[in-house]
Order: sequence, then structure tokens, then C-alpha cells
Amino acid sequence: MKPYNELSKILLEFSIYHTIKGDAFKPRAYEMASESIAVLDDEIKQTWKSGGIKDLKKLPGIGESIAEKINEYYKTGTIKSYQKIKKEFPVEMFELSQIEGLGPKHIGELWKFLKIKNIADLSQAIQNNKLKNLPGWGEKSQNKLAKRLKLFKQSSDRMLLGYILPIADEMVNALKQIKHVKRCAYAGSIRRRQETCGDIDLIATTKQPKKIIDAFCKLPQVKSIHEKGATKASVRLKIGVDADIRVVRDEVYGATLQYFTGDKRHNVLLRQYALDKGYTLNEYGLFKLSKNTKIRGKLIACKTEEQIYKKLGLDTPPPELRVGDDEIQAAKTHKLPNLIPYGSVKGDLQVQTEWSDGSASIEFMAKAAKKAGLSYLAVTDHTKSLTIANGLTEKRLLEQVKEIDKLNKKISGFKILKGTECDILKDGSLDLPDESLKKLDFVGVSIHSYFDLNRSEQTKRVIKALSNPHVNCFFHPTCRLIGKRHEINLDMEKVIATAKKYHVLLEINCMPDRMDLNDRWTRSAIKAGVKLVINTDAHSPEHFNLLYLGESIARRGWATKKDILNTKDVKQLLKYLKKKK
DNA sequence: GCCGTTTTCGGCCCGACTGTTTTCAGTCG
Repeated sequence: MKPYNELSKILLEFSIYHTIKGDAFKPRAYEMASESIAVLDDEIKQTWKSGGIKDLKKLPGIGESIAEKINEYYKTGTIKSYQKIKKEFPVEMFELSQIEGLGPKHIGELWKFLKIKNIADLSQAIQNNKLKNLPGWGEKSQNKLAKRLKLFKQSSDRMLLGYILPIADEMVNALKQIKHVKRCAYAGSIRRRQETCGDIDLIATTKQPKKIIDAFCKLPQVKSIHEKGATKASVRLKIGVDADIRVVRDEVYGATLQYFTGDKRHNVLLRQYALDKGYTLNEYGLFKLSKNTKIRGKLIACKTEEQIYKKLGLDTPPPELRVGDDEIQAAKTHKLPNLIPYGSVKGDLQVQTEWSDGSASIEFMAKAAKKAGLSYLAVTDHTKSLTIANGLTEKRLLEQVKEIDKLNKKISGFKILKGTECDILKDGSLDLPDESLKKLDFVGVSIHSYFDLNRSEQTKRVIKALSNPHVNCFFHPTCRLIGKRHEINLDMEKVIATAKKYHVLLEINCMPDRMDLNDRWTRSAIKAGVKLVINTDAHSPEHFNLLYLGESIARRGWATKKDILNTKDVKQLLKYLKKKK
């Protein structure tokens, strides 16, 4: 399922409604707007608040009519034309549409013939064998829908990238072992490194597609099969999400990879762009259109993604940037950023040890970090107000400082920095006095209490904390836990401006359910000239392997190496931090 | 209903699979 909010659900219902009515182009317009709003989430309301209809219209997929509907929604809490539709057609269209294989037309028929309004009605109708006698339906379609409904009821939400990526890797590696497979890769949201993914998209190349499809359907991760054709299959995995595979000839690998990497909005824009230039693009290649006709002509490119983009006069946007925003424009004007390469981070600046709520000693963590390829870390245990995590008092912090001095003499080729994850108290003051903070190399601050303060109080609290002259970094700034806890209510624009003013670093936290900052705030911070760091927030040695997740976000936020401070070695890092003192 | 480096009007992405059909509509990505 996509991360829809209420407004994006309403717009999707408009889309479904217009499809049922038979409108040709309105459905897609509403669908695009719905997706746009799902992605922007909280930001949409801020846009409306600060710029009204005028600024809403600047957003992709939102024009006069939908901007007015959004305005009405925020002003009155509802949309009149939506109420009208609901009266005429009182169906939970969004809910029903979340069942795989149940689209607008069928939702319309189920209402027309059987007065099915929601999931409960549908379950009842299936039990009573009512569907199979509808025009155009049969035994098979009823059974199929029954299966999909069951899956829907027990389906898990989107999975965190940090959990699903390793599974996709396993499947790709297993398929690569098969004799006839030339190439195999994951595409889709996983390749784009989206923070959560709804499914796994694989592509493979071979001269014997049937063998690969069979092997795919028999992978140990597979629970059941939805579809199995000559070159394409779709299955349910035991972990509760779907996986799709598409098998093509090796020569068209580039076109297929491009096509299935998406995202949808990027591809729609790219194909429109191609049409304007007299080409048509599909999963088999870029084709020249014959003059004045719409007939597909000569194959122009298909071997690599780069070749296809180049023929269109574009640089190749890295997969992480393909979201259908402004990346095609940047590709056209050669302004795509030189993204930070994976494996660039040299030191981890948020590490918890057994001194507070970590599982290992400082020495053990340092050795694990070194083994993971890092050359320094900052020990940043919690502070005293976080009693549940055994936070450090001033006295214990001093003892820890001494121990770190000792360890630094003992361990060669690696530097342990003295740091803290100092709690920001309710009023914005810090949990440790300045005398303690100034003894440290690296002061991180973060919020672990009073998540519910209103926007102005919370913002004031954070600005006060960041203005303390000893503070180097704001850890997991929005405090969100994906699927569990919302972002705290912060005026991020102000926080970013404050970070800029006081030379405070903002963190990209690599914990799979944090990923905080997210990609959009990362891009805003970079645009504002704020430096960032990528930290794992390690509580045990294996967490150092999560750095790639933070690097994914940085890339999705258009970060180059120079935007991320801990891509520097420890000497340069300390030099930068010193400037502040 | 949205959108514009040919357009403020006239376009709007494309192919595989399924199930019910005898040539296609619906759905998906």
C-alpha cells in the first residue's frame, strides 16, 4: 500500500469515480495529484498555509480545480463535490481499490449489480457465491478475488528498505546461480532506495524465459503464485509482500531496467519527453516514430540506460533521483548533482555503548567500526534525564572521557572521539552543563520527551538548544519512527535556518525505521547550505553495516560528498568542528 | 483535469497477463 493521507485518498476516489463514469483523462489527473500529495504529506498543508491556492498550483499535478478543492478541504474540513459523489455513489472506493486486481470498473459493477459498498459487503457476497454470475464474471474471477481479499486482510504494510533490500538481494543472487540467466537485478522502489517499499521488482535476461519463470516461482521465499506467464510472473512472498519478475532478452536489458526502475511519474514524464522529440519508449527500447504517424519505427537504443537517456539528450539520473520531480530538467541542462558514492562515510558520529543503552563496550564498538571500514567514531551515550537508558551524569561522563583517552593510546589506526547524545529538555535547555560539554569533541543533542508540544513551542525549544555554543549536531531531528510515530511538529524551515546560523550539523540517522532526516528535508537543508552527517545510531556492533541506508537518503536528497561532513577524515573533521569554538 | 523550449487549446505512456470471450476489457506496473 502506498502511504496515503486523507486528502490523497479523497483525490484517488475522485480518480476512481471518473474512471467508472468513463471519463478519459480526468482519472489520471486526479491520480497524479493524489500521488503528489501522498509524497508531500505534511508539507502540503504548510504550502497551503503559506501560499494558498497560488502556491498549491506550483506543485506537480495540481492545477486550478484541484488546488481549489484542497483549499476547500483545509478551510472547511470537507469538499462539497466529494460529498456529492459520495451521495450518488456511497462506496468505500479507496478501501476496495486497495485489493490487488480490483479496479475501478469492477468496483462500479459490484455496486451497480450487488450494492457492494465495502470490504464487509464484498466478503459476504463472495461467501454467498454472488459474483460468478455477474456479466463478464465467472467461477475463476470470483475465486481469484476471494484469494486476493484474503491476502489483503492479512497483508502487512509497506516494508522498511532496511528489511526488504536484503531479501531482494537473496532472491537476485539465487536467480543468478541458474544456468540460463545472463543478468538479474532488482528494480523498482528498492533500486530507487525508497524508505519503504511495497513489493520487490526483479528483472532477468535469458534466451529461455520459461526456465527462469519456473525457478522464480519455486524460490524458497515464495508462498503462492498470483500470475505466471511466458515472460512475467507475480508471487506472494512468505514475508507478506509481493514480488514480480520480468524476463527479457539480454540485448534490451537497459530499456527494461530503465522501465521497471520507475518511478511511475518519472517514466510518464520521460515518455512524454520522448514523444515530443519524435521517439517512443517502452521496456524493449527507444524507437523512432515514423514521420507524421504514430507508427513505431527503427530501434534507437536499448542496451544500457545511459544510451537511452543520451539519445534523448539527457544525462542519466541516478535511480535515487527518479521521482518525477525536477530531475529530468536537471538532466537536460547537465545540472544533476555528483551524488555521494556509497561507502563514502569514514566515521560514525552517533554510537551508544554499554555505558548507557548500548550492548557493547567502547573498545568492542571501536573494533567493530574499524572492521566495518571506518576510521573513527564518536561515543555518544545518553544523558542523565533519560534514566530508562541509564543516561550519563556529569561524573560518569568524566570517567568515560578518561577511559576513551586510555583506549586511544591502546588502539592504533582508529580514533575514538569523546561525545554525547545530550537530551534537549522541555524548555530547550540541555541535560548537561556547559562545563561538561566543552570537554567533549562532539556534542550531539536530541529530543526524547514531550513529542506532542505544539509547533511554536517545539520549534522554540529546538532553536534554543541549537543556539547553545557547544552544540555540534542535531540528532534524528524529526523524531519520527516510520509506521509508529509521526514527525514532531517543527517548523523545519526555521530549524534549518538556525542550523545554518550556528553551524550546527543535521543528522541523517540510518536506523531502518528512523531514516531521519528524510530525503526531502535533506534536500532542503542542502539547498540552504547546511552541512549534514550520516550516523548509524549504533547500539550494537552489527549496526555499523547500516550506513548505506543513510547514504541512500543523502543520495535521494541530492547530496554530494562535500555536503556530508563525516566523509572527511578525522583530522579535517576536527578542524571543521574547531572553527565553531 | 493538467500542461506548455512548437501549443493557453488540444493533446494526454505502453505492453503483459488473465478471464471471459471468438476479439476484448480490465488491471497492473
